[in-house]
Amino acid sequence: MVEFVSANPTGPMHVGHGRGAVIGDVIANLLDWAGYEVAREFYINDAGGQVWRLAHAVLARATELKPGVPRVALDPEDYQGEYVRDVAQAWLDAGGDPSRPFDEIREPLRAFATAWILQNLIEQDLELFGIRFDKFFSEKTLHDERRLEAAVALLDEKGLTAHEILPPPKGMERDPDEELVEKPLKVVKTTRFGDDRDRPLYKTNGEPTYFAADVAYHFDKLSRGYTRLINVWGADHGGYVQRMKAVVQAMGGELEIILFQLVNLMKDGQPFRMSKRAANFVTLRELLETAGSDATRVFFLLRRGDMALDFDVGLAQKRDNSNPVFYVQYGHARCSAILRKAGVDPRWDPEAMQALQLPEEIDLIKRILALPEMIAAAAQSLEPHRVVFYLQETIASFHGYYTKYKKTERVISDDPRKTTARVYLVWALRQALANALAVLGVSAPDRMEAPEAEGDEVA
RNA sequence: GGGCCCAUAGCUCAGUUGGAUAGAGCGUCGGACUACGAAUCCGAAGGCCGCAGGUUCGAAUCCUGCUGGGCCCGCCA
Repeated sequence: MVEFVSANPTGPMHVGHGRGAVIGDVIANLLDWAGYEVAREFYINDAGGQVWRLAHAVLARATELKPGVPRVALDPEDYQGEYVRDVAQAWLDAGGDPSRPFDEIREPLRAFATAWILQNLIEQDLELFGIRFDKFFSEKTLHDERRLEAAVALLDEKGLTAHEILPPPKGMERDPDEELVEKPLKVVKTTRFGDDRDRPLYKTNGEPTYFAADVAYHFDKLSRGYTRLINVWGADHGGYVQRMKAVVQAMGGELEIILFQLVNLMKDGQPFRMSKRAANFVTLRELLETAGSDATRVFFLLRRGDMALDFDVGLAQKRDNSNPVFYVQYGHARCSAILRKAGVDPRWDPEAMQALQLPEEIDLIKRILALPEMIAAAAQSLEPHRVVFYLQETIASFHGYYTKYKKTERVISDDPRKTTARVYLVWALRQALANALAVLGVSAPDRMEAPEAEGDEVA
């Protein structure tokens, strides 16, 4: 099972989520093509303090929108984004009553707000990206069904829990105002599996930690029979890798975690700051609407996942050949054009294939035949970027072949034997390109739009 | 202070169980369409593969140290 994105249902997705979405989706595709049965899952963090902040923000905005009700002030800690007004309006339209005290309505408000955001922001963006999940898994159901306790009980049985006074973090500058509570906490002994400290399952106030919910979630994954767990996380969660792997191992499973470095959004050479709480950030949707799904997908896979990515918004919006996706798609369209021109069905003729003797033809055949190997290797190493590089190299090879022989050894010629063989070669190549593009979730057009007229460019 | 990731051409990056002369794109310069799509192609220039050691017949690749950059280091979620 591949778990990815898992964006909080408290706001729109940003560009970093987009990278995780593409990496996760393509990893799942790769495993699928490599013969695995693969499930995609999205974990919804719909429990905890943040969703109350969201609910409160929605109420505050609702009192602004509806005249005649006492105003509820927006806390500085509340979500400040403009989208909260949309949620508030939708809540009012659905009959929400902002004159009631927050404590009475916060639970239905929370439920409404997270569901609305999930449906109208997150799922719509995923739709634009062409990503479908097999399951959206709600953290709240874990709490409601007391699954945390069940998971903790399992760890108890295995003797992997204890009550400990945790040492303060080493080397960090402590806030002098903060009082250190030295009280024993129930922990899971992740140190036995290579973590550098044991991790608390419950807070001093008795509530379970976020980590405890994650333990329960992964226990649930294992209980459902998944044998190979893969999580795709942003590098900012790097500190959680050890403990999560440790606890999954403790429960008898195995977890692989793919970390991808964060995306620096750039525009006109200036860094764009992304913050979910602040009102000013660039959403994934804006990016998808300007650059399109195909280009955005390829852009995210143009670098290895563990390299930080500078995403130049201006460049991504350009619809010319500086965008690699056009190069790749053009190659596919060119193959299609040749096959159209040939006007015959590609035919496998072992004898005629002997006519393919040019070194470039042998090279192309090798590349086509290498596709399953490449996919297997990319799936094995969980490195989706390899597919992009395969495509670029393969198409470059074809363009070179095409241009070199366009005056001497054309695909379509008077020689029926060579023509049969070469038409088949082009057909097979196009199929290979289409397959690789399908793995990336990128379209393989048979025609490209005509080039735009020159001269109306703004400098 | 500690952990993870990164450092390869002017710029952005590939190079994956260690293998021959380290590759591509962009950019620069110079070329190629009377015929299958020139959104393409060909050529040139451009490298102490961050630094210093080590392992090896052989290192961009593995080990150690150093330098520089990114992310992280709460009983938050």
